[in-house]
Parts: sequence; C-alpha cells; structure tokens
Amino acid sequence: MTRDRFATRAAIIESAASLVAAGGIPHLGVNSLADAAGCDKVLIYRYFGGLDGVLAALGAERVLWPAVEVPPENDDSGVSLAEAVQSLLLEEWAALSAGALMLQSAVSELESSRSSLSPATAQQRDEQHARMIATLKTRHRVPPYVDLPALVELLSSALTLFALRASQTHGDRREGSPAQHLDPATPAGWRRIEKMLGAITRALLHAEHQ
Amino acid sequence: MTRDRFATRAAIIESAASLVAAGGIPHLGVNSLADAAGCDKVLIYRYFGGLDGVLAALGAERVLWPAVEVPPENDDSGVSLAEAVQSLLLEEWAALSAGALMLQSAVSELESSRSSLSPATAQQRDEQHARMIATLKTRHRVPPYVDLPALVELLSSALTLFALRASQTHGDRREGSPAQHLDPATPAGWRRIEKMLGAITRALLHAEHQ
DNA sequence: GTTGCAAGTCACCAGTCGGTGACAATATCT
DNA sequence: AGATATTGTCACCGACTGGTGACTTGCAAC
Repeated sequence: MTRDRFATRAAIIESAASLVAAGGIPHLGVNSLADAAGCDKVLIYRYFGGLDGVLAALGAERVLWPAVEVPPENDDSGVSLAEAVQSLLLEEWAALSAGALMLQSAVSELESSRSSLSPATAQQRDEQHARMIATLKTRHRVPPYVDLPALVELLSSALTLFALRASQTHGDRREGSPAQHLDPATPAGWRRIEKMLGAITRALLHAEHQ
Repeated sequence: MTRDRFATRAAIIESAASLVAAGGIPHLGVNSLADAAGCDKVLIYRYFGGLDGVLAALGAERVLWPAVEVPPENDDSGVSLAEAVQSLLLEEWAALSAGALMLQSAVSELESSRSSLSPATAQQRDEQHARMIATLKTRHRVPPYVDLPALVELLSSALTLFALRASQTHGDRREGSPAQHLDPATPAGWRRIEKMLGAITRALLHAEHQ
C-alpha cells in the first residue's frame, strides 16, 4: 500500500459511491466499505469521522442529480417552449434512470433512515431546475399566466417516481394486468406517458391558449 | 397469556403494522417485532415462516393505498370532469399523506431491499386507479383524444412523490432558497402546485379545447 | 382425571455490526 | 543518520442480529 492519505481518501469515496449505487445506502457498512476500498475501517473514522462523513463528502463532490443542458444557440429556430420543456424533462429522466448513484440518492430522500446524502440531492435538484428555468426564460417567451417552476416540479416529480419504480422492477413484471392498465415500465406504456407529457406542455404553454 | 393462536397472530400483524409505520420496513426485525407483539419470536417463524411472511400477510389484509371514493349521485350537477379528477387526486394525496403505513409501503417499492409489501402496494394502487377511471367514465363524457389513465398515473405519481418527500422533512426546512424556488412542503408552494394541477386538468379535459 | 397435542418460553448458536486501543511501518524534517 | 509525526494493521470489545432445538405450560378431548 502506498501510504498516501489523499489516495486512500479518494478510494474510500470511490468505493462508497459504487457500493451505494449497487446496494443502496442502507446496505453500506463500515466493514464492507473498508473491505471494498482495500483499507482498514479505522481510517474511515479517522478521515471522515464515520459513515455519515463519507456520505457527506460523497454528496459534496459527486453529481447526485442530472445536470441537463439547454441545447445551445438554436434559440428561436422553430423549437417551441413546450417542446423545449418536454425535451429537457425527458433528458433529465433518461440521465436519472441511467445513473445508479443518482437513483439511490433520490431514494435516500424518502427513507426514514436519513443520511447526509439527502439534503445534497435536494439542493442539487433545486439548483438544476432553477438553472433550467432561468435559461428557458431567456430563450423563450413564457406566458405570464403559467407557473413554469410549478409545472417543471410537478412533471419532474412524476418522471422521477417512474424512474425509481422502473429501477426496481427488473423483469418481474406482474401479470394479470387488465388491458386498461398502464405500466410506465413497458414500452407501450411509456409511449403513452410521453404523449401525455407532450399534451400537457402543449396545452399549457402554447401562446394561443387562454 | 391467553393461549390463542389467532389472537397472537393478529397481535403480530398489528405490531408489524405500527412498527413499519413508525420506522419503515428496513427497521423491522424479528426480535423487535416479537417484543412489540408481546410474544416470543419463534412464533413468528411458526405462524408466518419468517419476517417476509408477516409482511405478506400484512399486505393481504391492510389498506396500503388510499381507497378514495367518487362522490355519490351528483353525476352532472355542475361538476366537470376536470374538477372531478382534480378532487379525486387531491383526496388520494391527503389520505396517502395521513397514512404512515401507506407512505412506508410506497417507499418499500423503491428500496433495493424488496419486501413482500411492494407488489401488494402496486396492485392496490393499480386497482384503485382502474376503479377511479371506470366510475369517472360512467359519470362524465371523456374526450376521446385524451388518455385518462396516463393522466391519472402521471399526476398521481407527482403527488405521491410530494407526499413522500414531505413526510421526511419535519421542520428541517432548508434555508437559502431563492425567491423563485418552489417547495411543495410550504403552504404557498403547495397552493401553486394545486393551481397547476387544476390548470393541467382544465386544459386537457375541457371539451372546448383542441 | 389423564393423556396428547398445540401454544408459548428459554437458552443458546454463529455471525455481523459499529467502534476503539495498542502497535508496526513508513514518510518527512532536522 | 536519527527523531517525530503520520499512515496503516491487527486484535479485540460489547451489542445485536436472525435462527433453531429443547423445554415447559396450558387447553381439550377422551
């Protein structure tokens, strides 16, 4: 072992990230973390003061909420505000679904055993949405009667829950679903959700509407 | 102790319900459950085969998802389809927020440590939504171009996530939120969400639209 | 009453958890 | 070189976990 404090510190955080991504925060323990990082568990207490310190450091230097970027420079090239909002939300959903650590940190907000990751996640999400709305407002005219932050928050929450549920149903599709039933984890079901998303944004954000 | 198998069985399930409601499924253990139920833990294995059996029994005989009822008999008395959908969703949200066991079982769907409560929750939710849509369709004319199940699923998911997040933020409001920020756990923020909900249902479900 | 079976209790197992003190090895500075 | 402070290792602690076998208590049928 190279006696390098920064290196082992980084190894601990790295291992914590992958362990959390794999099994969730409740399954993260001092022993397993030290084992995965290839160091002794006493170093976790020395460097971070305990597991919670590791999670705090993890939240401080990792991306816990997808940072979607508004596509550059085609300000008014035919793309409407409704389409822009929809595509941003779908991008956020895709990035969230693909990032196991993001998914787990999103779940950590909801668990009764709170961790230091939860506030970091909430803050990153808020900042990201604020940035998204700010750039949208500079590039499109937002009708004054529509509450864009509320709309984004509502739709983003719905998509987030879909992503969380989908991440837990791996092939164990439940049968007996009536034809009427809609399952976002199914391609057909997801297409309906996408269509509904488009319908909502179009109905609310098109200027000719009320 | 009254040597009554059914009584102790019921006591175990009852204690399991309150323990889960209080601390979540991950905090439910054989020892604590037996202690709370006032019986020996070996009975848990004898009667249910283990903790998972208790959770399965719990899911089978408890309400894990609010069963909101369509208000009776005022079919066309001025209440529009949009208003009906909105009020049903708000009722569902209120019932979900008030039921600790419901909240915890909803979280259990998202945890990596799956339990036998998750499928029961999902099934109850599906059935409830299907019933809600069915009665809505009999009492109101639903425009053919609108996918009512998808709309309900999307809005219900958003409200569910709001309820889950709110149940975990007990007074530890985070500061430094910009004026632009929207927090559903705040009265003002929640009012904006409600308004947005109304705007969406109205924009999509009013016949004169599109 | 006496017998038999189910209900309930107790003691214990092996394993894991988080956490700590004493110690060895290495790097750094004089 | 030697002295010192830091980095890493090891062994151990008490507490708790899920789980099981051997036991005692009580009800109910005979």
